[in-house]
Amino acid sequence: MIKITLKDGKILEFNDPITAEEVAKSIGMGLYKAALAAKIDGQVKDLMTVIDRDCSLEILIWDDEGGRDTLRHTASHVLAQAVKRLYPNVKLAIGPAIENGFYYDFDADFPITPEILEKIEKEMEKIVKEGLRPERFVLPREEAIKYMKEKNEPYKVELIEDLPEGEEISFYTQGEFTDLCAGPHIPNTDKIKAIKLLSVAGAYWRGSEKNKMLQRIYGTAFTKKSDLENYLNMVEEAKKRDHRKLGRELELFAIHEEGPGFPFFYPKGMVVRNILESYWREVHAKWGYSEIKTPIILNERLWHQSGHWDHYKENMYFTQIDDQDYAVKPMNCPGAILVYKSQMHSYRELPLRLGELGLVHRHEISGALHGLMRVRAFTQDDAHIFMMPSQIKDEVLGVINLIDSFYKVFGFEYHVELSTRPEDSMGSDEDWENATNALIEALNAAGLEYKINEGDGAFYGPKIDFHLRDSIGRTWQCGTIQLDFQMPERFDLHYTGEDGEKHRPVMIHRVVFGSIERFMGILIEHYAGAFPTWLAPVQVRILPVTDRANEYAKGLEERLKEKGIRVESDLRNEKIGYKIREAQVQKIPYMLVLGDREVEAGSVSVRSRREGDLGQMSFDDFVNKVREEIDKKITYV
RNA sequence: GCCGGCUUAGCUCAAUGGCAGAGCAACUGACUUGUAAUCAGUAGGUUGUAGGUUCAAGUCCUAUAGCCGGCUCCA
Repeated sequence: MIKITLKDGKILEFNDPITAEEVAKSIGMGLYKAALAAKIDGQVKDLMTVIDRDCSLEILIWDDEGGRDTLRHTASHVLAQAVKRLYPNVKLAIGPAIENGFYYDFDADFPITPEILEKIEKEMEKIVKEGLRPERFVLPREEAIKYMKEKNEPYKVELIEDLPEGEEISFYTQGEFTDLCAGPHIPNTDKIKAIKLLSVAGAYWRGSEKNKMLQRIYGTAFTKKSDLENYLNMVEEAKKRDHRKLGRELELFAIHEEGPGFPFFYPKGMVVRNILESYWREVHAKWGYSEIKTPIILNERLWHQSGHWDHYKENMYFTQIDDQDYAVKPMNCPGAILVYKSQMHSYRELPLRLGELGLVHRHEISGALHGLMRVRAFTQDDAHIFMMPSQIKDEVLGVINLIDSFYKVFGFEYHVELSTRPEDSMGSDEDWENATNALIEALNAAGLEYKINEGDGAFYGPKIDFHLRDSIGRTWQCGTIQLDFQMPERFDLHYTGEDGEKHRPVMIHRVVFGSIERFMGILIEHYAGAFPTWLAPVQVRILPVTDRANEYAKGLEERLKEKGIRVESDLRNEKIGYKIREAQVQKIPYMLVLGDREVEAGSVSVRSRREGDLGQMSFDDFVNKVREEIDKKITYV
């Protein structure tokens, strides 16, 4: 007797071994039809899996992540199968499901063009309709290698060779196509009701630039045609939020061909930027930071001492002054260290928090540039905290809380990663271990979930990274907290302890926004250009209905300016509908429509970007409403 | 940096190898207008740049720059 416990706690009993698919059928035909995979004792498996012992079972459908991934994984095999049918000489690499679809990497000796993509997609649709059932089989290692060698699939051979000893080596066959694969797969390709190839991109074999670049085909698949349409519409909508497009349309910033990676901020962008910076200063003053400003260009000597020359030279710009070698700073830390070093410090002063809105330049490779998100010159909202070792945990915790409180103001969701020692780094293993453990301790104390990003730390220390999402779901590192035992050593920093002896301080390097540029890029996409009133470059636009109201409008404009509200008037000889449309398109939070009635009553008619016509109110009521929104930083998303 | 694609007026986009165009924006004029686009007119271009093929190149070829999507890398 086999006892199978379902999700709802119900227990089914069977006399003989049975497939998960059959169990689904016994529960109901609806579930059977919708079923894509099975979660057996917590593991996602094929529906074809034979259950021969007591276990828990959950039938996974489209709404389950495991169900979606399984369907898309099979879709990637359909893609590979189609490619093999059309171009038998193409070599197969890997093809997993990813967040919104799947990809498969191929080694083809010809470029896969959009036209070829269309042909492949047609073939895929055929395969889907053929209703192929993936069949799983297992081979011992040597036979598996032999099998893939015979099929002339060198990448598969390499994959098998690198599988750990004792690992089961499984294959899936659907129709004439067989692929090395851990699974799981859906029971029939005809469950894929909508499939679409999206793009081709280069991708290094096994993600290393030392290896050959393969061609990666991205696609997505759904169980319903309408879901695919919805998804494509969603992607279209997301593209409208692209900060590069909105930056141009709303005249916030631009990047010109003359300065790739060097953004220009236009007047409206500078309003947003200046507000962010003054808010930053206000908060940091409260949190016990003082502010410094260090030079952009400093003698090359300093960068040898800091270790940047050895570990960061590739990313730096250099110049000469009076026959001496100088470097443009890629980081603010050495400057801050010189400030620290210029005075004696007592343990009583620690932790010493030196903030700096520092403009840094980094030579990023051209392919990495991306709007404001990845540039070659950016301002870090940096701070260097010098402290005693005993203060590490509290300080890191403090910075975590500071970052969290900042992101909450903007309504951001974030995730946290812990980046550990990279290959190219300096310092002893012991220092690195201590530093990494200190960060873990702080993360645990803060109760934060985090994922480990192996080998992605700074060359001088491990770091906690805060990632924010852009409009199409890519995440960007913004805030970071880096713990550093190396720089204090290199620069021979010290403080006088309670015992009157010299001691070595520890440093934290940290940013909240990350870079003002990147943060603004995220902000623009997050709000789709419709900034909350406190950040909006123009908060109120006054729209007289006819030129009879122009004088009244100008008077109100002055009075609003006196209240510290950013206002402008549209006195052009245009219809009111036209003026409103334009203000709306420019995402200005409030419009004041002024005609004969308002002039007569000395009132204002208010139109909100978000809620439309709010009707007439007194000038004072309007000012109070807007001021409250600004002062409380009220955000409607 | 690598792979693929793209680049035409300020913006969005047209133009079989055969006279470079439209809409919006700008400017001028008329309309004095009530909650998302009034009408008419004017101006705007060495088709990213440099070569080449051709009687003829926006269109084909080569190189190059920038951009877009990825890979790699990172705030």
